Amino acid sequence: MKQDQKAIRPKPDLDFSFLSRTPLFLGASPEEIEAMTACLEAETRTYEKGQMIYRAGDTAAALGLVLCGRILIVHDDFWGNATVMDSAGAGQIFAETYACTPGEPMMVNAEAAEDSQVLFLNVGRILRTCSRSCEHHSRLIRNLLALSARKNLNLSRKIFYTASKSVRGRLLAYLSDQAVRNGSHSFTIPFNRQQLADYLNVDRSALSKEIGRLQREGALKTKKNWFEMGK
Amino acid sequence: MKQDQKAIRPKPDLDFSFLSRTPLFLGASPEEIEAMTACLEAETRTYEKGQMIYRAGDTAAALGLVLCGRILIVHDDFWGNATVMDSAGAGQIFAETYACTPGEPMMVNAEAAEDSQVLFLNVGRILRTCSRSCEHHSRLIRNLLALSARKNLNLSRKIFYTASKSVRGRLLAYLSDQAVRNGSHSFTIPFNRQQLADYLNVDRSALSKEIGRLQREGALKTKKNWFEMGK
DNA sequence: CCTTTTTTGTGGTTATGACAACAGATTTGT
DNA sequence: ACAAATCTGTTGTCATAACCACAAAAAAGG
Repeated sequence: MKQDQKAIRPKPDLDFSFLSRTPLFLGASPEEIEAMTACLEAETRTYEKGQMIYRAGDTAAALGLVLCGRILIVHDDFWGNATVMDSAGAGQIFAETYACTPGEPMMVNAEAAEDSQVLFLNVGRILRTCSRSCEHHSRLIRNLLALSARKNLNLSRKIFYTASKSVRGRLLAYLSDQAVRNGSHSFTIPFNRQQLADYLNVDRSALSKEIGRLQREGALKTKKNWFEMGK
Repeated sequence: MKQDQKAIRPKPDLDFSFLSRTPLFLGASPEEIEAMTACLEAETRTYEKGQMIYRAGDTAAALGLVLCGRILIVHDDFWGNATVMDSAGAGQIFAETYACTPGEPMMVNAEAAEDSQVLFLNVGRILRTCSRSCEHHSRLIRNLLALSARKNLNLSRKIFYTASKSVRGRLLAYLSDQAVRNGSHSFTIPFNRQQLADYLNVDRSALSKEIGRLQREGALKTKKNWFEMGK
C-alpha cells in the first residue's frame, strides 16, 4: 500500500509524450498510452525527500514509474544495516518484480531520495486477463519482460563481483568487467568510493588501500570515478 | 551456439503432455503447444554428463527447457574458481535471461550435470513480432515474465543473505528467512554444509564453527539439513 | 556386517579486512 | 574568494574468518 502521499493528481496532468520515451512504454505512441492508463488504473502521487513509498512486508500490486526525482530501493537487515540495492530515476520503474509476482511480500523499502513524483500502474490486471482484450497490452508485457531480464543480469553481475572473498578480487572483477563492457581500458564508473565499496560489500578504506596498491603496481590508473586498466 | 550435441531428434518425439505441465507452458494445452513449436523453432538435443551446452561469451538466441537430466549454470572467474549459480531439472528452463536480451554475451556456462535432453526454443522471434500473429504467444510471454520475476527474487535473496560481513550474520539472515518462508521455526534446507557455505560465500569450517556456537547458545538446533530456530 | 567414501565438527595459525581516527584534497555554497 | 562540507587516501589496531589438518560421524556400497 502507498503511504504518506501528499496529493493525488488527476490523470489529465500526465505527459504521455514523456511516457512514450520510457523503456516501459517503448514503441507505444502517446495516444496509445493514454488509452492504456484506464486499464492500468494509473495514479500519480508525489513524495517528499525521505518519504517511504513501499515498506518491506508490503505486497505491491502496482509498479512505480518515476516521473521526476529519484527512488532508492533499500534493504534493511535485522540489525538496521541498510544496503542500497538499486535506484530509479526519471523514466525508470521499480517494484515491477513484486507487481509481477502477486502476493509476494517485499524484502525492500522504496523511498524517495529527493522530492519525487511517481506514476503507479497496476500491471497485475493485464497479466491475469487475456492480452487480446486491449491491443497494446502485449507490447507492454514484452517491454516488462525485457526490463525484468535486464534487471536479472544486473543482479547476477553484482553476485559475480562479490563472489571473490578478497577486496582485490572483487575490485578487479568489477573493473575488468567494466572495461570489457565499455570496450575500452579507459572508462568512468557511476559510483564514488563509498558507493563502490557498498556495492562490492567491502569497507571503503580497505577499498582505497587496494586501489592505491594496484596503482603502485602499475596495474591501474584512476582519478575520481575515472579508471584506466593496465593491459 | 549449441555445442557437442550428439543427435538431433525430430519434433514428433516431443511429449506435449509433459510440456503442458511445465511452468513455461502452464495453461496451454498439449495441442496448443504442438502448434507453437514451429514458431519457436523447437529443437531437441541430447548431452552427456559434463558436456558444455552454452559457453560464457556465447550469445544465446534460444532458451533451454530441460526434458530430462539436470543442467548446471556455472560462473568461472578470472582465476578459475567456479561458482554454481543455478541448476535446472526436468521441466525447468535456463538461459532465458539471455534469450530475452538479444546480443548480450553470457557470463556463465551451462553444462550437463548428468546425461540430459534439452529442448531449445527461440523465443526471440516471438518477442520481436506482434503477439497477435499466433494466439498462444501471449500466454507464453506472460509465463516467461512470471519466471523471470521469480528468478529475480531468488537472486535478490542471495544478495541479502550475503550482505552481512560476518558468517553469523549471513547464516542468521538465511535461516531466519527460511523460517519465515516456511511459516515455522522448524524446517529443512536444500543444502548440505558445503553447499550452504558456497551459497553464503563463506568457508565451510567457519560455517560449522558458527553453527556449533549458535547451538551452544541455545539459539538453534540442527541435525543434517534440518533446523529449528529458537524464538 | 564390514569397508570405503563422504560429510561434518574442532582446533590451531595466519593473513586479511573491518573499524576508527585523521589529514589532505576536492567540491559546494554563499 | 572564503568557509564549510564532502570525499579520498593513509595509518595502526584488533577481531574475524580463511586455510590447513585431522578425527568423529554418517552414508554408501558391497
